[in-house]
Amino acid sequence: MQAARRRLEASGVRVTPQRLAVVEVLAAHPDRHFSALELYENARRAHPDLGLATVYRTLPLLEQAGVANRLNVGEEEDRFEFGLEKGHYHHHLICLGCGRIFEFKEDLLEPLERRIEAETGFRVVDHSLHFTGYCPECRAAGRDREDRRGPLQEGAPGRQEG
Amino acid sequence: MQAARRRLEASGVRVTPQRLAVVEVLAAHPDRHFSALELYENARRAHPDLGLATVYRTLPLLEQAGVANRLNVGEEEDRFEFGLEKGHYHHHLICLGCGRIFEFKEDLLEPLERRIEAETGFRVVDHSLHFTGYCPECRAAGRDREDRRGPLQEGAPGRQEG
DNA sequence: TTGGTTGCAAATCTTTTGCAGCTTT
DNA sequence: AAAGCTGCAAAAGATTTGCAACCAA
Repeated sequence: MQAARRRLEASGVRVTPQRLAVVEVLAAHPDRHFSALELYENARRAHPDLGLATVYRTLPLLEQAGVANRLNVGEEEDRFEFGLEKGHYHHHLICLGCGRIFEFKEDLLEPLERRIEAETGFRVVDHSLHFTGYCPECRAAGRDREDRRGPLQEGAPGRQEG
Repeated sequence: MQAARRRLEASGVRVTPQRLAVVEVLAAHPDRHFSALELYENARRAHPDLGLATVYRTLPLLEQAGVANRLNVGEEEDRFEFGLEKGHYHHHLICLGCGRIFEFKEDLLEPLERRIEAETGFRVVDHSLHFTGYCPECRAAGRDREDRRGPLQEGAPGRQEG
């Protein structure tokens, strides 16, 4: 998609085929949440000699440019999603049964942020919110027997990766 | 404090001096947020031959028992705080200037959780919310010049420790 | 007793960095 | 041409695991 290139150019960072390949993967799946490794594997299809280190060096740039969002969902590795334009906020629902990440559109934290600023003097720049629990499928499969957080299930269905 | 021992016993996990040492550190500073390493270093004062691996093996137990809360505040390592009784929720404010973590008492996420359950069928077990920004001190020191997330300041004042 | 625990060292895993050569502007 | 990028391999940092000895219930 040209959208990816335009987005990159608009962000001001230097456009290279490697960066473009990464952004194209993100842009092609705006609903998915990739680990750096997954991004590397997918981008490699368009640019076979891409290096993993380059992906790691690219991600903070994309993040700062608002082209990608970094998610800290409690797993060991960070995940990344395509950064939609400001205002299209959503929260993440992380399934403890299958590891998949779902989205819930809505952002009602603005009022809370303002209260925090007023009451504490802390200037809020950003926030991170996610919910853990069990998705409908895992509930149906009875995978929500034992509660409390813990390691994700063994045979989890690929975690997003199709 | 005997409180730590009672708390451990009540949780059902086997009580060992190592675990007790860790819980005592947590209980002695309910307002602090320790990394596993900091916990290890502090607990070592009461139990000098404690091993770091033991701390890492103990933390998930305490977490499951509700004796400790694991925090994922965007840093590379997880942090832990003493787990107060249910209902005493608070959110975390992470300063991008000095790395310190502040708390903000309040939990108005219950209604949102219920809405999510009703609208998506996802069963919410827990949530994680934190805000990033600049604390009053860092604002006063002009450390909130450049925005956007990025690595924490070089000479950050010890991050809680001290 | 006896299964759960522990310390140590080695192993994993994710992310970062040094460096020499290559590319975008 | 100059500054910024890239790939590779090595390094780093956090967390986990194998194992034989040890200890709480």
